[in-house]
Amino acid sequence: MAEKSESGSRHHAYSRKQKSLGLLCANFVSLYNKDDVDTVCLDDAAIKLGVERRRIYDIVNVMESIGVLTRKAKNRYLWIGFKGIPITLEQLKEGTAKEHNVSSLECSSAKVSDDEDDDKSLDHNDDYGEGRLCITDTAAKPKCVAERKEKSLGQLTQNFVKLLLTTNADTVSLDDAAKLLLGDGQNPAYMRNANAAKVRRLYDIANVLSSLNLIEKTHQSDTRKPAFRWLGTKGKCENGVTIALPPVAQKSGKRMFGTELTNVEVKRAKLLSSIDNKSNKTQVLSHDLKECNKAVQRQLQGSKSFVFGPFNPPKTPKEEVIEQKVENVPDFESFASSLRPSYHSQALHDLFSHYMEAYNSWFAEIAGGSSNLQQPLKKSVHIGHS
DNA sequence: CGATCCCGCCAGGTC
DNA sequence: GACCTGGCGGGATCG
Repeated sequence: MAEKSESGSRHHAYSRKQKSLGLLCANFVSLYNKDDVDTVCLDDAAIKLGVERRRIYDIVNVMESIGVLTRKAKNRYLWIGFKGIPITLEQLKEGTAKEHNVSSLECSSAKVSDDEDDDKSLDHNDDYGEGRLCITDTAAKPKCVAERKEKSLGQLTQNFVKLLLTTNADTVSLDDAAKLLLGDGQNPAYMRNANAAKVRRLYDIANVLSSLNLIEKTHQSDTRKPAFRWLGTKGKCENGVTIALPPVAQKSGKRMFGTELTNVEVKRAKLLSSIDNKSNKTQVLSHDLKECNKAVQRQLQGSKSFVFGPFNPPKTPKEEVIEQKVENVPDFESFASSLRPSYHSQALHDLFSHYMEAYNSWFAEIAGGSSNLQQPLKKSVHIGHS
Protein backbone atom coordinates (compact mmCIF):
# COMPACT_ATOMS: atom_id res chain seq x y z
CA MET A 1 0.00 0.00 0.00
CA ALA A 2 2.45 2.54 1.19
CA GLU A 3 4.86 1.32 -1.38
CA LYS A 4 2.57 2.04 -4.22
CA SER A 5 2.71 5.72 -3.69
CA GLU A 6 6.41 5.79 -3.35
CA SER A 7 6.94 5.09 -6.97
CA GLY A 8 7.05 8.39 -8.61
CA SER A 9 8.89 6.76 -11.41
CA ARG A 10 6.09 4.36 -11.91
CA HIS A 11 3.84 6.59 -13.84
CA HIS A 12 0.16 5.95 -13.52
CA ALA A 13 0.42 3.42 -16.31
CA TYR A 14 0.84 0.59 -13.91
CA SER A 15 -0.41 -2.50 -15.55
CA ARG A 16 -0.96 -5.79 -13.97
CA LYS A 17 -0.72 -7.27 -17.39
CA GLN A 18 2.97 -6.82 -17.30
CA LYS A 19 3.63 -8.64 -14.11
CA SER A 20 2.05 -12.00 -14.42
CA LEU A 21 3.39 -15.03 -12.72
CA GLY A 22 3.33 -16.86 -16.00
CA LEU A 23 5.60 -14.43 -17.66
CA LEU A 24 7.86 -14.39 -14.69
CA CYS A 25 8.01 -18.12 -14.94
CA ALA A 26 8.90 -18.00 -18.60
CA ASN A 27 11.68 -15.59 -17.84
CA PHE A 28 12.80 -17.73 -14.98
CA VAL A 29 13.05 -20.72 -17.25
CA SER A 30 14.89 -18.73 -19.86
CA LEU A 31 17.34 -17.72 -17.26
CA TYR A 32 18.05 -21.13 -15.85
CA ASN A 33 17.32 -23.67 -18.50
CA LYS A 34 20.80 -23.73 -19.87
CA ASP A 35 23.40 -26.40 -20.01
CA ASP A 36 25.75 -24.54 -17.77
CA VAL A 37 23.25 -23.85 -15.06
CA ASP A 38 22.67 -26.31 -12.31
CA THR A 39 21.84 -24.31 -9.28
CA VAL A 40 19.37 -21.62 -8.64
CA CYS A 41 19.85 -19.05 -5.96
CA LEU A 42 16.60 -17.44 -5.00
CA ASP A 43 18.10 -14.10 -4.23
CA ASP A 44 19.85 -14.16 -7.50
CA ALA A 45 16.71 -15.07 -9.36
CA ALA A 46 14.73 -12.36 -7.65
CA ILE A 47 17.25 -9.74 -8.55
CA LYS A 48 17.79 -10.85 -12.08
CA LEU A 49 14.13 -11.09 -12.77
CA GLY A 50 13.38 -7.89 -11.02
CA VAL A 51 10.78 -9.24 -8.68
CA GLU A 52 10.54 -9.72 -5.02
CA ARG A 53 11.52 -12.92 -3.42
CA ARG A 54 8.03 -13.84 -2.52
CA ARG A 55 7.15 -14.28 -6.18
CA ILE A 56 10.09 -16.53 -6.74
CA TYR A 57 8.79 -18.80 -4.03
CA ASP A 58 5.54 -19.07 -5.89
CA ILE A 59 7.01 -20.27 -9.13
CA VAL A 60 9.68 -22.34 -7.50
CA ASN A 61 7.12 -24.18 -5.42
CA VAL A 62 5.09 -25.06 -8.45
CA MET A 63 8.09 -26.04 -10.48
CA GLU A 64 9.49 -28.06 -7.65
CA SER A 65 6.29 -30.00 -7.32
CA ILE A 66 6.54 -31.13 -10.92
CA GLY A 67 10.19 -31.95 -10.72
CA VAL A 68 11.82 -29.12 -12.58
CA LEU A 69 13.70 -28.06 -9.52
CA THR A 70 14.62 -29.59 -6.28
CA ARG A 71 15.52 -27.92 -3.09
CA LYS A 72 19.10 -28.20 -2.15
CA ALA A 73 19.54 -25.87 0.71
CA LYS A 74 18.23 -22.72 2.14
CA ASN A 75 17.87 -20.29 -0.66
CA ARG A 76 19.28 -22.75 -3.12
CA TYR A 77 17.72 -25.10 -5.61
CA LEU A 78 19.06 -27.62 -8.01
CA TRP A 79 17.92 -27.11 -11.54
CA ILE A 80 16.82 -30.39 -13.00
CA GLY A 81 15.05 -29.16 -16.05
CA PHE A 82 12.06 -30.40 -17.90
CA LYS A 83 13.30 -33.91 -18.00
CA GLY A 84 12.45 -34.03 -14.35
CA ILE A 85 8.78 -33.77 -15.10
CA PRO A 86 8.18 -37.26 -16.49
CA ILE A 87 10.05 -38.66 -13.55
CA THR A 88 7.91 -36.84 -11.10
CA LEU A 89 4.78 -37.88 -12.91
CA GLU A 90 5.98 -41.41 -12.75
CA GLN A 91 6.46 -41.08 -9.05
CA LEU A 92 3.08 -39.61 -8.64
CA LYS A 93 1.79 -42.61 -10.41
CA GLU A 94 3.67 -44.99 -8.20
CA GLY A 95 2.52 -43.18 -5.17
CA THR A 96 6.03 -42.49 -4.05
CA ALA A 97 5.35 -38.86 -4.40
CA LYS A 98 2.21 -38.84 -2.42
CA GLU A 99 3.79 -37.34 0.60
CA HIS A 100 4.05 -33.80 -0.63
CA ASN A 101 6.34 -32.16 -2.89
CA VAL A 102 9.33 -32.04 -0.66
CA SER A 103 9.73 -35.70 -0.25
CA SER A 104 8.71 -36.53 -3.73
CA LEU A 105 11.31 -34.32 -5.11
CA GLU A 106 13.93 -35.64 -2.93
CA CYS A 107 13.31 -38.87 -4.67
CA SER A 108 13.31 -37.29 -8.03
CA SER A 109 16.53 -35.56 -7.41
CA ALA A 110 18.02 -38.79 -6.30
CA LYS A 111 16.97 -40.47 -9.46
CA VAL A 112 18.17 -37.73 -11.61
CA SER A 113 21.38 -37.21 -9.90
CA ASP A 114 23.54 -39.70 -11.61
CA ASP A 115 22.75 -38.14 -14.84
CA GLU A 116 22.64 -34.58 -13.75
CA ASP A 117 25.53 -33.13 -11.99
CA ASP A 118 23.50 -32.42 -8.91
CA ASP A 119 25.87 -32.74 -6.10
CA LYS A 120 28.46 -30.42 -7.23
CA SER A 121 28.53 -29.64 -3.62
CA LEU A 122 25.99 -27.16 -2.83
CA ASP A 123 25.92 -28.47 0.60
CA HIS A 124 28.28 -26.47 2.57
CA ASN A 125 26.23 -25.47 5.50
CA ASP A 126 23.12 -27.11 4.46
CA ASP A 127 21.77 -28.28 7.70
CA TYR A 128 18.70 -26.21 7.30
CA GLY A 129 17.84 -27.29 3.87
CA GLU A 130 19.06 -30.81 4.17
CA GLY A 131 17.23 -31.22 7.37
CA ARG A 132 14.05 -30.31 5.72
CA LEU A 133 14.67 -32.50 2.80
CA CYS A 134 15.43 -35.44 4.92
CA ILE A 135 12.17 -35.39 6.70
CA THR A 136 10.25 -37.56 4.35
CA ASP A 137 8.20 -39.19 6.93
CA THR A 138 5.19 -37.15 7.74
CA ALA A 139 4.78 -39.00 10.94
CA ALA A 140 7.91 -37.36 12.10
CA LYS A 141 6.48 -33.94 11.48
CA PRO A 142 4.33 -31.99 13.80
CA LYS A 143 0.71 -31.98 12.79
CA CYS A 144 0.65 -28.32 12.07
CA VAL A 145 3.44 -28.75 9.62
CA ALA A 146 1.63 -31.55 7.94
CA GLU A 147 -1.50 -29.49 7.76
CA ARG A 148 0.35 -26.60 6.34
CA LYS A 149 1.96 -28.82 3.77
CA GLU A 150 -1.35 -30.20 2.85
CA LYS A 151 -2.45 -26.86 1.62
CA SER A 152 0.80 -25.96 0.06
CA LEU A 153 1.09 -24.67 -3.43
CA GLY A 154 3.24 -27.61 -4.33
CA GLN A 155 0.75 -30.13 -3.07
CA LEU A 156 -2.06 -28.34 -4.75
CA THR A 157 -0.09 -28.34 -7.95
CA GLN A 158 0.47 -32.05 -7.78
CA ASN A 159 -3.15 -32.71 -7.10
CA PHE A 160 -4.16 -30.44 -9.89
CA VAL A 161 -1.87 -32.23 -12.30
CA LYS A 162 -3.17 -35.58 -11.11
CA LEU A 163 -6.66 -34.40 -11.70
CA LEU A 164 -5.88 -33.26 -15.19
CA LEU A 165 -4.11 -36.48 -15.96
CA THR A 166 -6.67 -38.80 -14.55
CA THR A 167 -9.82 -37.22 -15.81
CA ASN A 168 -8.93 -36.67 -19.38
CA ALA A 169 -12.38 -35.29 -19.87
CA ASP A 170 -10.68 -32.98 -22.24
CA THR A 171 -10.98 -30.09 -19.88
CA VAL A 172 -11.47 -29.50 -16.21
CA SER A 173 -13.25 -26.40 -15.19
CA LEU A 174 -11.77 -24.11 -12.68
CA ASP A 175 -14.66 -24.55 -10.35
CA ASP A 176 -14.57 -28.28 -10.53
CA ALA A 177 -10.87 -28.33 -9.97
CA ALA A 178 -11.23 -26.14 -6.93
CA LYS A 179 -13.98 -28.31 -5.52
CA LEU A 180 -12.23 -31.54 -6.20
CA LEU A 181 -8.96 -30.40 -4.83
CA LEU A 182 -10.62 -29.11 -1.79
CA GLY A 183 -11.88 -32.45 -0.71
CA ASP A 184 -15.29 -32.66 0.71
CA GLY A 185 -17.68 -30.04 1.82
CA GLN A 186 -18.63 -29.26 5.34
CA ASN A 187 -20.16 -25.98 6.07
CA PRO A 188 -21.10 -24.00 2.99
CA ALA A 189 -19.77 -20.66 4.16
CA TYR A 190 -16.42 -22.14 4.95
CA MET A 191 -16.45 -23.87 1.64
CA ARG A 192 -17.14 -20.70 -0.21
CA ASN A 193 -14.18 -18.97 1.32
CA ALA A 194 -11.92 -21.91 1.02
CA ASN A 195 -12.95 -22.34 -2.53
CA ALA A 196 -12.26 -18.77 -3.37
CA ALA A 197 -8.86 -19.04 -1.81
CA LYS A 198 -8.13 -22.21 -3.67
CA VAL A 199 -9.23 -20.70 -6.92
CA ARG A 200 -6.76 -17.92 -6.42
CA ARG A 201 -4.06 -20.48 -5.93
CA LEU A 202 -5.19 -22.36 -8.98
CA TYR A 203 -4.74 -19.25 -11.01
CA ASP A 204 -1.22 -18.98 -9.70
CA ILE A 205 -0.49 -22.58 -10.50
CA ALA A 206 -2.17 -22.48 -13.85
CA ASN A 207 -0.19 -19.45 -14.83
CA VAL A 208 3.02 -21.27 -14.17
CA LEU A 209 1.96 -24.55 -15.73
CA SER A 210 0.63 -22.88 -18.78
CA SER A 211 3.74 -20.88 -19.27
CA LEU A 212 5.53 -24.21 -19.26
CA ASN A 213 3.03 -25.39 -21.81
CA LEU A 214 1.92 -28.24 -19.67
CA ILE A 215 -1.60 -27.04 -19.67
CA GLU A 216 -3.65 -24.58 -21.56
CA LYS A 217 -6.54 -22.55 -20.51
CA THR A 218 -9.73 -22.78 -22.44
CA HIS A 219 -13.37 -22.56 -21.80
CA GLN A 220 -15.85 -25.32 -21.47
CA SER A 221 -17.72 -25.51 -24.69
CA ASP A 222 -21.14 -25.55 -23.13
CA THR A 223 -20.93 -23.37 -20.08
CA ARG A 224 -18.14 -21.12 -21.26
CA LYS A 225 -16.66 -21.52 -17.85
CA PRO A 226 -12.91 -21.22 -17.67
CA ALA A 227 -11.27 -24.60 -17.83
CA PHE A 228 -7.89 -26.22 -18.19
CA ARG A 229 -6.62 -28.82 -20.54
CA TRP A 230 -3.57 -30.98 -20.05
CA LEU A 231 -1.17 -30.64 -22.91
CA GLY A 232 1.90 -32.58 -22.01
CA THR A 233 4.09 -32.75 -25.07
CA LYS A 234 1.17 -31.87 -27.18
CA GLY A 235 1.85 -28.30 -26.25
CA LYS A 236 2.04 -26.16 -29.26
CA CYS A 237 5.32 -24.67 -28.34
CA GLU A 238 7.92 -27.36 -28.50
CA ASN A 239 10.36 -25.25 -26.63
CA GLY A 240 8.56 -25.75 -23.44
CA VAL A 241 7.85 -22.25 -22.46
CA THR A 242 5.32 -19.96 -23.84
CA ILE A 243 7.18 -17.01 -25.04
CA ALA A 244 5.79 -13.89 -23.65
CA LEU A 245 4.86 -11.32 -26.15
CA PRO A 246 3.97 -7.78 -25.48
CA PRO A 247 0.23 -7.46 -25.40
CA VAL A 248 0.17 -5.53 -28.63
CA ALA A 249 1.89 -8.33 -30.38
CA GLN A 250 -0.77 -10.72 -29.39
CA LYS A 251 -3.72 -11.15 -31.54
CA SER A 252 -6.26 -8.49 -31.02
CA GLY A 253 -4.30 -7.23 -28.10
CA LYS A 254 -5.88 -9.79 -25.90
CA ARG A 255 -3.92 -10.93 -23.00
CA MET A 256 -3.04 -14.53 -23.14
CA PHE A 257 -3.13 -16.69 -20.13
CA GLY A 258 0.24 -16.98 -18.52
CA THR A 259 2.07 -14.89 -21.03
CA GLU A 260 2.47 -11.50 -19.70
CA LEU A 261 5.35 -9.22 -19.32
CA THR A 262 6.99 -8.64 -16.07
CA ASN A 263 7.60 -5.12 -15.14
CA VAL A 264 11.24 -5.86 -14.83
CA GLU A 265 12.67 -2.43 -14.98
CA VAL A 266 10.62 -0.90 -12.29
CA LYS A 267 10.93 -3.80 -9.97
CA ARG A 268 14.55 -4.23 -10.54
CA ALA A 269 15.32 -0.65 -9.82
CA LYS A 270 13.39 -0.92 -6.64
CA LEU A 271 15.02 -4.11 -5.62
CA LEU A 272 18.42 -2.89 -6.44
CA SER A 273 18.18 -0.05 -4.07
CA SER A 274 16.74 -2.17 -1.33
CA ILE A 275 19.10 -5.06 -1.66
CA ASP A 276 22.09 -2.97 -2.22
CA ASN A 277 23.75 -3.87 1.01
CA LYS A 278 23.92 -7.54 0.35
CA SER A 279 24.60 -7.30 -3.29
CA ASN A 280 28.09 -8.61 -3.07
CA LYS A 281 26.83 -12.01 -3.96
CA THR A 282 25.08 -11.00 -7.12
CA GLN A 283 25.44 -8.02 -9.18
CA VAL A 284 22.73 -7.13 -11.54
CA LEU A 285 24.04 -6.70 -14.97
CA SER A 286 22.04 -5.44 -17.79
CA HIS A 287 23.23 -8.32 -19.80
CA ASP A 288 21.35 -10.67 -17.56
CA LEU A 289 18.24 -9.50 -19.16
CA LYS A 290 19.80 -9.68 -22.56
CA GLU A 291 20.89 -13.17 -21.75
CA CYS A 292 17.41 -13.92 -20.81
CA ASN A 293 16.09 -12.58 -24.04
CA LYS A 294 18.68 -14.47 -25.97
CA ALA A 295 17.62 -17.61 -24.27
CA VAL A 296 14.10 -16.95 -25.31
CA GLN A 297 15.27 -16.50 -28.85
CA ARG A 298 17.22 -19.70 -28.64
CA GLN A 299 14.18 -21.49 -27.47
CA LEU A 300 12.18 -20.05 -30.27
CA GLN A 301 14.62 -21.65 -32.59
CA GLY A 302 14.26 -24.89 -30.77
CA SER A 303 17.91 -25.23 -30.03
CA LYS A 304 17.14 -26.88 -26.78
CA SER A 305 13.79 -28.39 -26.67
CA PHE A 306 12.21 -29.07 -23.38
CA VAL A 307 10.72 -32.37 -22.68
CA PHE A 308 7.90 -33.01 -20.36
CA GLY A 309 4.82 -34.93 -19.80
CA PRO A 310 4.42 -38.65 -19.98
CA PHE A 311 3.72 -38.75 -23.64
CA ASN A 312 6.33 -39.77 -26.05
CA PRO A 313 9.00 -37.31 -25.20
CA PRO A 314 11.26 -36.34 -28.04
CA LYS A 315 14.90 -36.88 -27.31
CA THR A 316 17.77 -34.61 -26.92
CA PRO A 317 21.08 -36.27 -26.26
CA LYS A 318 21.19 -35.46 -22.62
CA GLU A 319 17.70 -36.61 -22.02
CA GLU A 320 18.10 -40.04 -23.39
CA VAL A 321 19.94 -41.26 -20.39
CA ILE A 322 17.23 -40.22 -18.12
CA GLU A 323 14.62 -41.56 -20.34
CA GLN A 324 15.85 -45.05 -20.02
CA LYS A 325 14.72 -44.89 -16.51
CA VAL A 326 11.35 -43.57 -17.37
CA GLU A 327 10.89 -45.42 -20.49
CA ASN A 328 7.79 -47.22 -19.47
CA VAL A 329 4.94 -45.28 -20.70
CA PRO A 330 2.97 -44.31 -17.68
CA ASP A 331 0.37 -46.79 -16.81
CA PHE A 332 -2.60 -44.59 -16.51
CA GLU A 333 -4.81 -47.17 -15.04
CA SER A 334 -2.81 -47.64 -11.92
CA PHE A 335 -1.81 -44.05 -11.96
CA ALA A 336 -5.37 -42.93 -11.89
CA SER A 337 -6.37 -45.51 -9.38
CA SER A 338 -3.74 -44.54 -6.99
CA LEU A 339 -4.44 -40.90 -7.34
CA ARG A 340 -8.13 -40.75 -7.24
CA PRO A 341 -9.24 -38.80 -4.24
CA SER A 342 -11.95 -39.99 -1.99
CA TYR A 343 -14.91 -37.78 -1.71
CA HIS A 344 -17.41 -37.80 1.03
CA SER A 345 -19.73 -35.51 -0.76
CA GLN A 346 -22.02 -37.14 -3.24
CA ALA A 347 -21.86 -34.22 -5.61
CA LEU A 348 -18.13 -34.36 -5.76
CA HIS A 349 -18.17 -38.05 -6.12
CA ASP A 350 -20.52 -37.72 -9.06
CA LEU A 351 -18.43 -35.09 -10.60
CA PHE A 352 -15.36 -37.20 -10.37
CA SER A 353 -17.24 -40.15 -11.72
CA HIS A 354 -18.16 -38.05 -14.67
CA TYR A 355 -14.53 -37.47 -15.38
CA MET A 356 -13.81 -41.12 -14.98
CA GLU A 357 -16.42 -41.98 -17.51
CA ALA A 358 -15.00 -39.53 -19.92
CA TYR A 359 -11.64 -41.10 -19.38
CA ASN A 360 -13.01 -44.51 -19.98
CA SER A 361 -14.62 -43.57 -23.23
CA TRP A 362 -11.43 -41.99 -24.31
CA PHE A 363 -9.61 -45.08 -23.28
CA ALA A 364 -11.93 -47.27 -25.29
CA GLU A 365 -11.14 -45.20 -28.33
CA ILE A 366 -7.43 -45.46 -28.13
CA ALA A 367 -6.90 -48.68 -26.31
CA GLY A 368 -6.48 -50.59 -29.52
CA GLY A 369 -3.46 -48.59 -30.43
CA SER A 370 -1.44 -48.84 -27.31
CA SER A 371 -0.18 -51.95 -25.73
CA ASN A 372 0.88 -50.12 -22.64
CA LEU A 373 -2.53 -49.11 -21.66
CA GLN A 374 -4.43 -51.48 -19.59
CA GLN A 375 -7.97 -51.37 -18.51
CA PRO A 376 -10.39 -48.60 -18.09
CA LEU A 377 -10.70 -46.99 -14.76
CA LYS A 378 -12.94 -48.29 -12.12
CA LYS A 379 -14.80 -46.12 -9.75
CA SER A 380 -14.53 -45.85 -6.05
CA VAL A 381 -10.88 -46.31 -5.62
CA HIS A 382 -9.74 -43.60 -3.39
CA ILE A 383 -6.73 -42.00 -1.95
CA GLY A 384 -7.86 -39.11 0.06
CA HIS A 385 -5.71 -36.12 -0.11
CA SER A 386 -3.44 -36.37 2.79
C1' DC B 1 -19.71 -7.52 -12.55
C1' DG B 2 -17.41 -11.75 -12.61
C1' DA B 3 -12.84 -13.36 -13.68
C1' DT B 4 -8.21 -12.88 -12.85
C1' DC B 5 -4.29 -12.57 -9.96
C1' DC B 6 -0.73 -9.11 -7.90
C1' DC B 7 0.83 -7.84 -3.67
C1' DG B 8 2.51 -7.96 0.78
C1' DC B 9 1.14 -9.12 5.60
C1' DC B 10 2.34 -12.12 8.87
C1' DA B 11 2.73 -16.81 11.03
C1' DG B 12 5.66 -20.56 11.49
C1' DG B 13 10.11 -22.51 11.10
C1' DT B 14 15.22 -22.39 11.34
C1' DC B 15 19.53 -20.69 12.78
C1' DG C 1 16.00 -11.78 17.07
C1' DA C 2 17.07 -12.06 12.27
C1' DC C 3 16.05 -14.40 8.43
C1' DC C 4 13.67 -17.79 5.36
C1' DT C 5 9.51 -19.71 3.72
C1' DG C 6 5.03 -19.66 2.07
C1' DG C 7 -0.26 -19.52 3.29
C1' DC C 8 -3.49 -16.39 2.65
C1' DG C 9 -6.89 -12.97 1.26
C1' DG C 10 -7.63 -7.93 0.16
C1' DG C 11 -8.40 -5.43 -3.43
C1' DA C 12 -6.84 -3.70 -8.08
C1' DT C 13 -7.22 -4.63 -12.85
C1' DC C 14 -9.14 -6.79 -16.80
C1' DG C 15 -12.66 -8.30 -20.16
